[in-house]
Amino acid sequence: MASAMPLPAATLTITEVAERTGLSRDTLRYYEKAGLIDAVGRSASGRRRYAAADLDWIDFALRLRDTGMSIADMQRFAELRRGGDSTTAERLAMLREHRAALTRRIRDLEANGRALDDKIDHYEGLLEDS
Amino acid sequence: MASAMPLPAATLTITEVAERTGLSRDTLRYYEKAGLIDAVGRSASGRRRYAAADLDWIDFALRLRDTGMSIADMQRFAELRRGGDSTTAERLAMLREHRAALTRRIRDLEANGRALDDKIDHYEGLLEDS
DNA sequence: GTTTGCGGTGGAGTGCACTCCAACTTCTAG
DNA sequence: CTAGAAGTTGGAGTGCACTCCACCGCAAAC
Repeated sequence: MASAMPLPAATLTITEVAERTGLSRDTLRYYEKAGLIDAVGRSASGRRRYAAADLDWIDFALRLRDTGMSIADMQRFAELRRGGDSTTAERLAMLREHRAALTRRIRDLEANGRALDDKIDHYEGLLEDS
Repeated sequence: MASAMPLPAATLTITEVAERTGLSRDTLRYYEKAGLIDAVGRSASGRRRYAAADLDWIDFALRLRDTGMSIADMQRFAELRRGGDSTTAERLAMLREHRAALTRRIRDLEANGRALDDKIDHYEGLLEDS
């Protein structure tokens, strides 16, 4: 059955991608419209057909999002990606900066976690005395 | 000059609290209006006078906020506080749950951080070969 | 072939957490 | 006493990241 087709056999519909990523179909379309996901391949009738490369990029973009990168910055990164090899250094710089911010964020969260633990200890003490 | 005044000597104006906490004056008023900060003492002419206890609570509320607690949940916690000792167990339960969520969040961020590191390594490899 | 339903588009609407504004009062410095 | 800075309130406006809607075309199942 394998033959020379325009699309590389295994592509997913928007609903399948939504299920795999946890994003809604609307959000997938919104991301694409925003230039955050490169234009996805279409079937003859104009329906989105997500390829493996699309899924890899979406997964990575979600890591950026989940670590607090704004849509605007993700757009910037996606734009650099479309710019090809000449933008590698700039993309690396963005990632390094984002990584550093993430490290600081984790450190702050851990400090706040310790303060929370103290407060929890305090409340536990109150309950024992009652 | 020390005398028997209704307010315990050392109180701060809204601008001073804004400077100390990094919140804007508008945000401090918004939090109070939302019931997130208990009604703050007022001067004879109706101006807010923040006492030490107010500052302590604001500091703690900011830790809740910075660790991702919603305004709605912070309102709930503040309401329990106003409910007095009988709400201690419920407040403790909220804090424990929030702490558990924070632990999960930190774990996820660390995993994403490792993925970011891998991506950064990849980009560094690309740059060396050029 | 028609019903059911998935997918497309453009654009409007939502929820959250602020942020700004207008109109007014009060405090402080000169 | 007066100018200007700082404070008050209620309510409107903002930015972000979605989320929903109406209406249309195409597809798949019966």
